[in-house]
Amino acid sequence: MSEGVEWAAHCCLLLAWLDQDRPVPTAKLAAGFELPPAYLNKQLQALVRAEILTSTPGPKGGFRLARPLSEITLMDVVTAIEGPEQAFRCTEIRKNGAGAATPERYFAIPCQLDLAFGAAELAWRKALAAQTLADVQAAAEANTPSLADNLKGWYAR
Amino acid sequence: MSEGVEWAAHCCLLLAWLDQDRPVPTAKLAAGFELPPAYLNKQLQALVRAEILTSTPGPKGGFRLARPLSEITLMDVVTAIEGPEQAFRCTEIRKNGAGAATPERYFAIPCQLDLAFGAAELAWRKALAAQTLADVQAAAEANTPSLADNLKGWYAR
DNA sequence: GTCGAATTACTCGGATATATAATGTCCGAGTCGGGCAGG
DNA sequence: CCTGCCCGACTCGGACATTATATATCCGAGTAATTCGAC
Repeated sequence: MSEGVEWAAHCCLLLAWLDQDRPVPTAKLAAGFELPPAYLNKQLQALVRAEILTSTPGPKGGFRLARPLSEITLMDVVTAIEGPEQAFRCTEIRKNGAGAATPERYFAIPCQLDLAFGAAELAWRKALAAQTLADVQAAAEANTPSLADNLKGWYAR
Repeated sequence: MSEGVEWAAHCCLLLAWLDQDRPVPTAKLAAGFELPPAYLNKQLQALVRAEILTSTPGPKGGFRLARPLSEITLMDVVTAIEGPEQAFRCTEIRKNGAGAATPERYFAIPCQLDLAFGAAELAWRKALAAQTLADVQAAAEANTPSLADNLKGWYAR
């Protein structure tokens, strides 16, 4: 999986912790994680297209959350960065070679291999959709309550 | 995910359906699915390293199943082709930038984002491990019982 | 006719190219804030 | 001193390189069957 997913999720969490009334520019987010600013910007654009963030141009512009963390699931983030298509793509090789010489009715039912992998991937997607970024935020704060203040202090520089 | 997973799984199923006492060479398997022989061979080598297939060199050589389909899970096939590492790799960017200026104790607990994605991936792996290739084979034969004979006929040419 | 050894053809296995996608960089369009001149 | 306009700087957004990975190919090492000759 692309590492952009990790970057995007962390940035969403950070935006919530900072809780600024003003948007946060890419440069600040990138500095906070030591990431290449221009490339991070690309990932953030994907989040904007997915309506997870909103962007505002011009001076004092930047990105902010489009909705609270409780309404952003891990599935949303993955779909925004990786796209909607399945990881396992059935190319129907069963119909090639030997398959080309078999009657059509053999392929009336879908590829059972595709179904099996599809079922597993569905379990993955459900697990991702069941967890919101608010859950992750809460879990982190349970152990380190002062985390938000600590971050605010650093970004205020 | 690499398409080699699809190829590998189909080849295992085919080897079971053909049920030959002799090994089946790469060239035949590749012809049966219209796949590039040399590259398919590479994937089959990975299955040998994972001890899913056994290979025998020389004339009349080729590949055969190392154990019955009921003892080969989809997880086994994925691990053999894709490797054992997780799809989501946490690179601990929380420790960079702003993180470098925070006390060590903040990182006593693992990255909660990694845990959340890890839980989802575990669900995926469990779903894969719960399905054997024998299950897939049975599902296919339930709808097309004559499938095995049909394939044997084609490969006998 | 039978046994044995050399030969030959066939197989896997890994080293070597190519294509595609992920990663990283750069520059332009747009917009807001601040400064400056005029009233 | 207040108001309006102009200029400049800062931001996102997408077009353009570069690197890593997946895909595809080729050739050599090894093995077993086969053939040929000798006994």
